[in-house]
Amino acid sequence: MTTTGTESARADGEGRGRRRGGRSAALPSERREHLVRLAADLFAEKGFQATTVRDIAREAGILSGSLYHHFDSKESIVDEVLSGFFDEVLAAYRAAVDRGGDPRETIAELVRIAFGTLEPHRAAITVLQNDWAYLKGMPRFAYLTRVEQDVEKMWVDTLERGQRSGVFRADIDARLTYRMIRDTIWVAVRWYRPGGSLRPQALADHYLKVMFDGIVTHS
Amino acid sequence: MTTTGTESARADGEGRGRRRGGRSAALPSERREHLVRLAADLFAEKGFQATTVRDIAREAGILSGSLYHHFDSKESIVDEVLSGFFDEVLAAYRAAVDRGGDPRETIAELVRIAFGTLEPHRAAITVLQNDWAYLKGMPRFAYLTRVEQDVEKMWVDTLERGQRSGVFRADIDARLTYRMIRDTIWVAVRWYRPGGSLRPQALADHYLKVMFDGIVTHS
Amino acid sequence: MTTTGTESARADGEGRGRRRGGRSAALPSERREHLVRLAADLFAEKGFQATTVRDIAREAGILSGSLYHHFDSKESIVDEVLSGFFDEVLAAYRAAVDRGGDPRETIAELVRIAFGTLEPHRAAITVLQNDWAYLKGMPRFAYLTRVEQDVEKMWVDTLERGQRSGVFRADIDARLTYRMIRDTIWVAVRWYRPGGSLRPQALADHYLKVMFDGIVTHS
Amino acid sequence: MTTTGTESARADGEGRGRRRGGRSAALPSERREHLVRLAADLFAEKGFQATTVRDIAREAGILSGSLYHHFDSKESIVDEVLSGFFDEVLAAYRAAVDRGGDPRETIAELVRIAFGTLEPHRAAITVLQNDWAYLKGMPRFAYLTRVEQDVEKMWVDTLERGQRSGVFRADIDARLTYRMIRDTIWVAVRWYRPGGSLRPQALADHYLKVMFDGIVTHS
DNA sequence: GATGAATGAGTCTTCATTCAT
DNA sequence: CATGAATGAAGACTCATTCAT
Repeated sequence: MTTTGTESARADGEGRGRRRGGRSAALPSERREHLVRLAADLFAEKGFQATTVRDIAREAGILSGSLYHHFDSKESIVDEVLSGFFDEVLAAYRAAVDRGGDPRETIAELVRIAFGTLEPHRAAITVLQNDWAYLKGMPRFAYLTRVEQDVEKMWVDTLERGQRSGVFRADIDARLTYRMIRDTIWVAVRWYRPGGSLRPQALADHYLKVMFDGIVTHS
Repeated sequence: MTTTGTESARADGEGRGRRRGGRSAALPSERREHLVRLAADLFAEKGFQATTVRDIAREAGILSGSLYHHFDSKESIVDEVLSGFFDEVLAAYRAAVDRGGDPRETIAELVRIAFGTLEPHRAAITVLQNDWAYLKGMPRFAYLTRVEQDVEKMWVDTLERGQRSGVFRADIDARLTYRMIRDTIWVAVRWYRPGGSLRPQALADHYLKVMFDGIVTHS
Repeated sequence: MTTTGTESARADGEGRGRRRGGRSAALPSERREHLVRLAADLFAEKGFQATTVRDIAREAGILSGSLYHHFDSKESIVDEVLSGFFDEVLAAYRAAVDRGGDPRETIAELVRIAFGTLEPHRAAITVLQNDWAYLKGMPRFAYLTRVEQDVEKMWVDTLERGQRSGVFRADIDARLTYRMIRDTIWVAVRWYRPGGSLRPQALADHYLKVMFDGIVTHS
Repeated sequence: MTTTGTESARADGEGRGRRRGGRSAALPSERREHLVRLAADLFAEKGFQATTVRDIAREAGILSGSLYHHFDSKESIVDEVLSGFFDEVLAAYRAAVDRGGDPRETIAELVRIAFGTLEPHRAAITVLQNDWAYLKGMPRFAYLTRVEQDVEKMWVDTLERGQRSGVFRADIDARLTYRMIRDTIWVAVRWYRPGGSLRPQALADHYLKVMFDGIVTHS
């Protein structure tokens, strides 16, 4: 269990039990996970709203009504997509930060983690990019905002620690810098093509180089 | 400029249907421009698809059908929003590049122009960020892709010129770097609040500092 | 004045005065007649319902609202088209019948009159053919049914007179025969092209030949 | 037969979307056929355009949206009505013509077939009469024109064969005559009342009498 | 006479969702 | 588990008509 997802807002004490009034099982059967993956790709490709429940069903080779045996709404499908992503990235971030050590190395680690999600969570990140404005307006997805704040805190703390220890310039704004880093990384999902010549870790290295030392030559 | 825009808006000759050069937006009346601005804000706030034609009309204090006296479709409204933005930014970019001079200064200029659009074209940029995936799938908005390529060429050319002249590091990928710069700037629209303490040009300066010299201290 | 048209149902005693509550002038100005002709052609080409008031206005080079200075409704435009046709054809029929004489010659005369309307009243006849079902459902056009009955009576009377006098076969049904003749003539409007090689009177002659003597050779 | 029909109905795979031969109507279920019949009657009575999708649904006792479970558009409903008619009449015509034999008898057969459709395909013929102008303007119904030409060829060929063999007068125009016959028969749908005293075959006999031998008495 | 802006009722269509079988 | 039929609310758009200027 993690701190994200719909269930985190309720204390149902049931572990991996049933959500939303005992309707749709959260138990990840293989079938279910497969459907979530299909849906995620469609959401990423066409946007959440533009993807119909029929699109998803067709992709799965069933009728739209049958989807409701697995999920109780279209929303609960994205929810599963997004919380899956957040569960993983949050855990990895937390581990990196908790390891402590050189702030420069911690930031590098966070950057690598972020770039590392580009491939396995491509769809989730894309949805987050494109449908954020729409989703954040729904009570169900209020947790997105909460998670975002937690993440921001981790980065900003590390950056400021680096500034205090003199490894990062003091004349930059930590929060501003974090936002730029975050955006730059995840927005890459828009043009990054998995399986292309550019591996995420090569991207990370390129980015770290630029971020740490700038694009200007230093004699 | 009008290198952007699309083919059809108000196909019938009723009302203000004449188009400049037969290409892009119709003759702008004050009323029309006002409506475009209202719509742009709604599109930015809720997304293009989630914004109904009734939302726009309600905001304008008229009935939804009445909107069709001014525009022939919801699409043609976004079109006007987007091409207005592109016309302006393209012209500014072109002027900066044509002025020639030191690549570092040209890039700085481009960055300042980009940040400078954040305030007046906040809505257009937001729409572009959030609804890009949806819009680019429509034939009408094929020009978006074309314009994007033109812009990319201007930046990449300038960056490479700087690399050849030794002012920029040779070990970075110009296209990759451009994309990161572009995304970083425009994605800022997501958290940038006009009228806040951070003026766009302060942002630009901050960003230039980081981009040129990195976040690491250099003795 | 005739027995057709909207005014025939009211006794306004005003001659060519104003119809429908004194709104729209029935006075045929040249402009007005021109507009009616434009509208008639559009109605014929696309059907009454499919022709919008904007189509008509555009054809006339004005805006749709401006049409309402000439007519008080779209219906009143078709009304003018149709009653113009009926006024003329009814008068001609009546004259032919009143002339009396050989029933065979009278029928031939009626046939020629009918074919003769094909060119000048092409549009009206087309509308009648295509939109009859729709128009007859409207109280305003109840007179269409009345006129049809008057016409039928004239033909049937003449045919029966011919049967009694032995010039027409007694073993055919007069009403049935009339309907076939009528339909055959007016439905020709669907393929008859004015200005083509087939003049209406040649058509009439062809038809009379077939109708009187059949298509089978008689030794 | 299925030489008629069009391309798309129920593009999505949901529900009964498979089409016979990939061309024309979708798999007919009883429900579907019932709905088509209801719609056909309404189209005939009020015209295609004047019949709303709600009219059809109300007649079927469902909501208008539910119709889209069976058909993908209002157009595809008429399409089914019309191609059902054409499939049948074309096949019957073809069989009669292929049987060869005396041209006079073949023509008589064609006439009887045509009159025979009056009762079972009353609605389709009415729609064809009234909405032809509107429908032929739509790409989807281009096949109507093609079928019409095929039919014309069959009749004209037979008539000309009869002229060459001396059974039909040489001084009539075969195409013109065909058109008159066709129109006369099908336009009868306008006044023919099924279940009335006049059976279609009695009509056919009456018509054959007139057509073959004319209405004039021959000593 | 004409314009331009607006109305308001209505059109076809879409879609998430439900539920009996 | 899945189907097939249906719901119901909403969406974009159309169009005859009105009216102040």
